[in-house]
Amino acid sequence: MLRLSKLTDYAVVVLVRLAGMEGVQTSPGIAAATGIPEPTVAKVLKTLAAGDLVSSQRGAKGGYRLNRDLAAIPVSDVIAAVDGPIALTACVDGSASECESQGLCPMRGRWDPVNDAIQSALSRITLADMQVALLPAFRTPVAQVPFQSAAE
Amino acid sequence: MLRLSKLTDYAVVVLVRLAGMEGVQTSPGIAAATGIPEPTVAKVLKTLAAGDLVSSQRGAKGGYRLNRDLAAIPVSDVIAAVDGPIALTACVDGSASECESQGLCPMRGRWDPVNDAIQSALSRITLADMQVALLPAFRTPVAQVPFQSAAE
DNA sequence: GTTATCCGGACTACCACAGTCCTGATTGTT
DNA sequence: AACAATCAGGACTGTGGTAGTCCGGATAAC
Ligand code: FES
Ligand code: FES
Repeated sequence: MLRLSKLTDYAVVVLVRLAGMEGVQTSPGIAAATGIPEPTVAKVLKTLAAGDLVSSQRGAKGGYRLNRDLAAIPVSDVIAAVDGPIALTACVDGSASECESQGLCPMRGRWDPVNDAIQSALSRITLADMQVALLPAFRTPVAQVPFQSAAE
Repeated sequence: MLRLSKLTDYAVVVLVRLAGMEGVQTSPGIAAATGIPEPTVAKVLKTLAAGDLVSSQRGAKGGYRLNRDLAAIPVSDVIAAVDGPIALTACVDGSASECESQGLCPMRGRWDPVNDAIQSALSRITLADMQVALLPAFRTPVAQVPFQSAAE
């Protein structure tokens, strides 16, 4: 189904939310703002921090802060940070010891151009593009700052 | 990891093999030629037949035959036939009832352009492109293999 | 010192995928 | 007519990754 993980979806939500504020933001705060459960938000943030997409400030008054502008974060970076490197098949480049019959398999490295095409397409779309996609024409501030009171 | 299923990989192998012969080919024959286990090959063939990529001839002397030329089969068609429609997230278009909080989620339909970009990139690459990638002039798989771990 | 927050991992439940197999239906061969 | 070969369509199970939660420890402000 060529599906990416929900964590990546959450990551985009969190990053966009993170970009909307100036100072650092805490995990519970983002969780409350986005409606995503707090533990999951914390997990996503930690993953993003490991991927150098966000910076963390420990201790009281701590939180997370966006490292780069949304326009400088392609979707491929988020996917790579959360889901790992983009590898359509087991035999693209990194993991070459997956196929049982490598010597006779006619697919050796065949998917590389396909994989690269996807990577290229994903690199061209930044989070800023996804952000503006949700603002139709009128500025509906409610749309970008939703509250999750109905979430149950 | 944005990985597609191994069945899709097998499907490409099978389709390329199917294009190399003139008449119909049986499941065991393709299995023997490709090294893929027979039951798996049969499953892939049945899936491809359901997707109208191959035609089947039942009974003795039966087998499978390619419907369209390799150049007319984009990779996206194979993926769609085997793995189902390309849907990066649960909320692209077809399945709109996946998100628990659709009304407040700021990602509603956000992935659509990303999904479309991938679909477009995949539509531009045909099986013929992947085929020529592996046949330089002769079948010398060792030439383009940097290092073979020879795990098997 | 206390409190709030992040860090790093372990842990479990679940679901899609991978692979196999079985019972019919169809068709050519003997 | 009987037989053999092949596809059709499903059911079935094991495995692996994902989703989500949780805990003890480190860090820094108050
Ligand atoms: S599928 Fe990767 S080498 Fe065969
Ligand atoms: S993630 Fe799909 S609508 Fe929220």
